[in-house]
Amino acid sequence: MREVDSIDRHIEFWSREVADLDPDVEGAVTRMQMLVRHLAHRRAEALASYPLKSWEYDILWRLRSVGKPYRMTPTALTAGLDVAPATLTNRLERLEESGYVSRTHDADDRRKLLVTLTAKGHRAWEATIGAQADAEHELLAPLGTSERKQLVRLLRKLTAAAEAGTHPLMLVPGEEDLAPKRRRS
Amino acid sequence: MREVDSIDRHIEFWSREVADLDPDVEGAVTRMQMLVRHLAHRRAEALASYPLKSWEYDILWRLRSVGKPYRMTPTALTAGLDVAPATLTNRLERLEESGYVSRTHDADDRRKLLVTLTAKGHRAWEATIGAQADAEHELLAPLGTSERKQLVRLLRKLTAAAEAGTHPLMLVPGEEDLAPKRRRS
DNA sequence: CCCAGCTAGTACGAAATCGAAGTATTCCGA
DNA sequence: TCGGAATACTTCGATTTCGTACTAGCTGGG
Repeated sequence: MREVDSIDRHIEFWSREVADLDPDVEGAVTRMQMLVRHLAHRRAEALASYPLKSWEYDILWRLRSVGKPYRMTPTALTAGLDVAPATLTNRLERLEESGYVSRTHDADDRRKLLVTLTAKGHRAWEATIGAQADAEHELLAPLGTSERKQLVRLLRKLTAAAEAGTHPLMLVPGEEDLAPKRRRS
Repeated sequence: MREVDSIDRHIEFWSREVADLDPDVEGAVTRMQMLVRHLAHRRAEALASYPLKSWEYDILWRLRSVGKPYRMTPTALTAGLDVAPATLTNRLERLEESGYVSRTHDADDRRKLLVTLTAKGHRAWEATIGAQADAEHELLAPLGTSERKQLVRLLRKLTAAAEAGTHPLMLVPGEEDLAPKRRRS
């Protein structure tokens, strides 16, 4: 009496269409994609009540997540954002006009720009974080504590392997510029 | 002697920044996001060897995945694509110019358009599917058979719950227009 | 039968994004 | 120390995407 979702139904149909399909691989990958997309939609809905657009939240969050003094270079920001450098210039311009961030030149290396979260930017982010966290918790709600740990254990195996060959999947404060000279994906 | 990835390191830092953080929820959600993003990059790299852009592959795949006669309406295509209707019109226009799809009006309901995969479109898709599948398998490679089944089981609990309240996360042939009248997210 | 109210897709102008070239600054090997 | 290569970001023009208004076609109550 196993529960069945739309991905099961899709795979059942799809496995008759193509020969060499691994239902477990397809099932895991597709579900992760759908869950991430679903979460993105929920987070966007939650953000609609606030004056922050989704891309604004993303940038503010990254600045917040590196800890005091909430400051990063545009290049570091671009890494996790999947946008062209020119796009980021444009977005930072608008964020500065809105008063959420300030931009100053790095005294040590004047090519660099330092994007800093302002008090207003901090407040704006803080106001939305609750709703964002709720969406994440709601997604994980069906699993009990031990199941969540089990899921994390399995996912960690995948992320550890994925970042073994390349740069880390996530930027961690204190590791900003330790990255080996490697082609960006 | 547990393995540690960049997400662990991020969460360790982050949990000192904000008080009410659930490491398991954050760990699961973040890893899924990173894995999906990583896979998207790999698939894009794989596609670079072919004449198909990523968005072209997506549309062709959807047409292929509904089975014969590989035909859908633009509205059905939009559902899984997260793009504005106007964008799809533009993309289908270009796909038709490239000869990958054809557009005809539905005889039963002349408002509707029927987008059909051409033989050329079929071949183009077929040529790339192998590389795409490889990327998925590579992502799941670290897990053994029983672990994969375990992962699928856990993820299914999440997807089943996520789509319980709303429309299915995935479109399955034969369920195209059974959707209840519900606000699109 | 008929027209108000849907639904499906398109046209159009505005805005965001991108790739590529450009500018300023730093690095590094001879 | 000097100059070419590398780095960091911006500018610019072209492309893509989007929101909104629009047209065409269907549908159901009176």
